[in-house]
Amino acid sequence: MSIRLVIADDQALVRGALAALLGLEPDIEVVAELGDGTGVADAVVEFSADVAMLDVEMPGLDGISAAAAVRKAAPSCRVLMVTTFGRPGYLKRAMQAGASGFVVKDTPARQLAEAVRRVHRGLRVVDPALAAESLTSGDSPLTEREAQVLRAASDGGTVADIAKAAMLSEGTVRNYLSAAMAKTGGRTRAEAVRLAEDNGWLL
Amino acid sequence: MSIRLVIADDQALVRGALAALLGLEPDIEVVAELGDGTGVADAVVEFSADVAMLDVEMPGLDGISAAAAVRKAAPSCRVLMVTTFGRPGYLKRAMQAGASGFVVKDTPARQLAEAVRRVHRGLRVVDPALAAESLTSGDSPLTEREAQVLRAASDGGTVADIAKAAMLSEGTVRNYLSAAMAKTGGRTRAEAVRLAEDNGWLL
DNA sequence: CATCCTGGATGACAAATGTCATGAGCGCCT
DNA sequence: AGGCGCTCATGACATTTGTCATCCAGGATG
Repeated sequence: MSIRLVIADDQALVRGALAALLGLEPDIEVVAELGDGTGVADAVVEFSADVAMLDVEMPGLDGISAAAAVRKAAPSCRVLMVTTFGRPGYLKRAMQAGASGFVVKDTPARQLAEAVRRVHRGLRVVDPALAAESLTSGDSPLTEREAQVLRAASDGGTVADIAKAAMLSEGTVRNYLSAAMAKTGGRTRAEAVRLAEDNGWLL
Repeated sequence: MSIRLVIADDQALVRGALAALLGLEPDIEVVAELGDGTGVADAVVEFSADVAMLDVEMPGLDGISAAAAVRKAAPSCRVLMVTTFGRPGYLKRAMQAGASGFVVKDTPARQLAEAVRRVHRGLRVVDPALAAESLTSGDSPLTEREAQVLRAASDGGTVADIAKAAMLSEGTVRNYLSAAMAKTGGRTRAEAVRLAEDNGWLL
């Protein structure tokens, strides 16, 4: 009885390659490949998948939200997150969303099939280095608004732009930016954005 | 007589998966896998490879420089660039560095093996959409110094930080930033950085 | 030699940004 | 009820940015 696997990753080449790699395993069967997060839960139900392998960064519905959707729609299906960036915050959020495993894209390929099997067996799979880092770099200190303002600031617009996007007064935006800079330790707006992104605090 | 292929990509999972995918093809043989650009030229010579598949974004030596190194060390070996980001500037630079093909990571997986074969046959392979975009968005308008200052600015430091990194006076840095903003069309420093990055003007 | 051009620097000025204190409204917790 | 934290807002202020004119040293070029 082989493991029925659904794969979601926005890069077609990577997605296809992962499918090919895992399809070689005798005990794994890739039953669906998706390019974004929106259809994952449906696909899991439709193909009665055992494991869903999700990328965190995806257009449309992001991987963490997709993980939550899968857990809700099919509680028996385990979720394994695969991501490019080892952002500490991602790990924690993914776990809270019900994921069973979390691996970074630069772990050896051999371990991937094994990770799928462990997750399927009900075990948890976490990159040890990342787990340690995740513990030291606690939860996001940012409030929802602060994160939202930082996101709006991340493409380099002026305070006026951000204010318009967030429907706030300019003064308020500067206050939130100031608070965010204090909490992240950044000395400029741009640095704060970078630090928050690196920690996975912007979702 | 199968095609001897070298693969370089910094994400181990992707690298392994690509190797597995292409290794399935009867006429392709993966003879080496590298995690960065530094050893690529040597590997190509050592294994007398026919085609080198290189990621643009890599630690150490970047893919474009690696491509040039390969062409120099083994002119008979063709280079196929594979990248996550479809930056117009990357394409042009890669071609100038002697690459024969350029594909984005979200092209269908089926086409990859075909791209390798075409490149091996001496043909050029270029994503048509990207080629068009590349033509419209001419060369980088930035001078070397402007690009350097933008790079130094890209992690969000203050003018003082940039000045120290670039060994320039603060006033000069602001002049270059101002010029770069005018040329990129950005209205803030951060926006200029983003625009230049999106166009592949920062290497 | 005179001249032009380029990279780098300076100084001044207006606008944008970062900081702080302050206040009001709201929900949540004890 | 009272206190606490988050949200949103003002206003004032010191810095930092972005803009511009200008200047200077040194190649290149005539």
